[in-house]
Amino acid sequence: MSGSAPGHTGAGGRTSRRILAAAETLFAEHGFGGVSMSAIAMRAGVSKASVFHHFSTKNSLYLAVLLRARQDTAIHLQNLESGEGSFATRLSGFAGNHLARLTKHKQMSRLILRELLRIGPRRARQLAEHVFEENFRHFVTILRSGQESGELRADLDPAAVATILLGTNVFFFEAQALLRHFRDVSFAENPESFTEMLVDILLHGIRPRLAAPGDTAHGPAPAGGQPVAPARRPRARQ
Amino acid sequence: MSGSAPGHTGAGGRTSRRILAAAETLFAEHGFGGVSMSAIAMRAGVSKASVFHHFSTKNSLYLAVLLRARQDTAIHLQNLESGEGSFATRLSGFAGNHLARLTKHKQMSRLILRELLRIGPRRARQLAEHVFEENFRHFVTILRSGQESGELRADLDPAAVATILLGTNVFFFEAQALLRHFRDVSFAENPESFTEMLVDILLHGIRPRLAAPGDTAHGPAPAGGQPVAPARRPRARQ
DNA sequence: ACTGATCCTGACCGATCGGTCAGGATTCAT
DNA sequence: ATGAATCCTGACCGATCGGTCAGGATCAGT
Repeated sequence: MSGSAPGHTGAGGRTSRRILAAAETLFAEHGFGGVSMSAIAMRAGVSKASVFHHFSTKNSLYLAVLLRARQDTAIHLQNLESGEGSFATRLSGFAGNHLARLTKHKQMSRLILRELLRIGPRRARQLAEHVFEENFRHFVTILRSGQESGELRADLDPAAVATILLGTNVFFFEAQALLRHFRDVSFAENPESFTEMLVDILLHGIRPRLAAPGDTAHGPAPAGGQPVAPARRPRARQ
Repeated sequence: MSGSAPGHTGAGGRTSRRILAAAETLFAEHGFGGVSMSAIAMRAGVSKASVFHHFSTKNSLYLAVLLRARQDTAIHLQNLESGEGSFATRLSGFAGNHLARLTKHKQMSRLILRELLRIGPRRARQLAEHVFEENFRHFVTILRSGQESGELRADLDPAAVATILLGTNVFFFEAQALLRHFRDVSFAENPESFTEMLVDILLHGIRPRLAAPGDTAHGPAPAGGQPVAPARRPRARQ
């Protein structure tokens, strides 16, 4: 073995981590039932017995992987809360960041989405309280303060706004492979442009804009899509 | 056996259907790898060999279940396209209907969401083209015609609007078990109220409304200031 | 009554599953 | 050097996996 490792505990921790990494990849790819302990051992480059030495059962290994995922769910909320720029700019930054993190840690994202389909009501509570609620509440709190400062409509349920933004991102992530094949979709390969459109729609709605309210938030969507003639004056409904 | 069945082919078709139903339930619940052919046979009330008589391999059974799901993905787009009422009303009806169908056929929904996490790029194309694209394109077409008639902003990518609406619904469906436990969320048990908020936000955006748009687009514009209290509206059926 | 086709079953197959076990290395503390 | 503890392995276990097979029913056509 290489001499730099301090001792057996160090090497062991490394092995343990390799097993976790292998398990994370495989579980995310094929699901709990679709992965064998032998396959995990092989991918980690150790014997199957060694896997059982570190994790007594398959389920405990799965839980350990999920637990590790939990440490990585911190969302970058600081910039949204106290960053520079207009609220629209910050919201756009946050949404883009969230989507980027989903795709960057796609294994973990897939794993958690899989878990959502697997769990009954019991585990849902754990997942909700121990993993997601803190960030979700923080996000909602920020939105609520945005309402108090007049940057957001006050008659909205901020939790609904949060659900729409996060949910749209999650769906974009999990359905990206489909969206790629829809001829109408030009943004499948371009998460940033999708984020722009999402925030634009969230901010302004989809109804025809009336007079220009002197909005300087951001320019029109630059990339990809079919440039449609700007809505000069909405024609009277026929 | 009951005497009403005409013959063996009839009984066979019935057996085949029972196997498919059992497989659909189990696949949706535990995923492809988490279900054994024995378990499917047991739930269908037949022998394992009988299952293999009707479906030569486990994978072909899985495909048959997915294929059956495809027949049920028809979304009620007629009312959105040619129904009565304002565009806002029709859009709200469509969104609510879509979400209701997701939860009504929750096994199928879960199955397809699971498949989204399982497939590589090859099958994604099949799924996209053979299952979803038709409805998606139709929806986009309707939105586009809404743009031409001035009911929708013309500077938007209608596919993005569709993705946001459908994606938010899908996310609400798959994360409902989590949302139930978020203290900020009051709409987890109430899809209709969530749909209302979603359409409201989609239509008007989340920015503070400017005064008196003089807009005739939709009816339920409350006079004067908005009620600050979120949600809790009496459910509005279409 | 006979044939051919389909439906369905219990028994069975090799492979793989999750998990165990005894024991060889390696390392730390003494 | 030696004992204790941990790391890791090949060999192995019973159970279950996906899938096969020969054959008993049941039916339609003749």
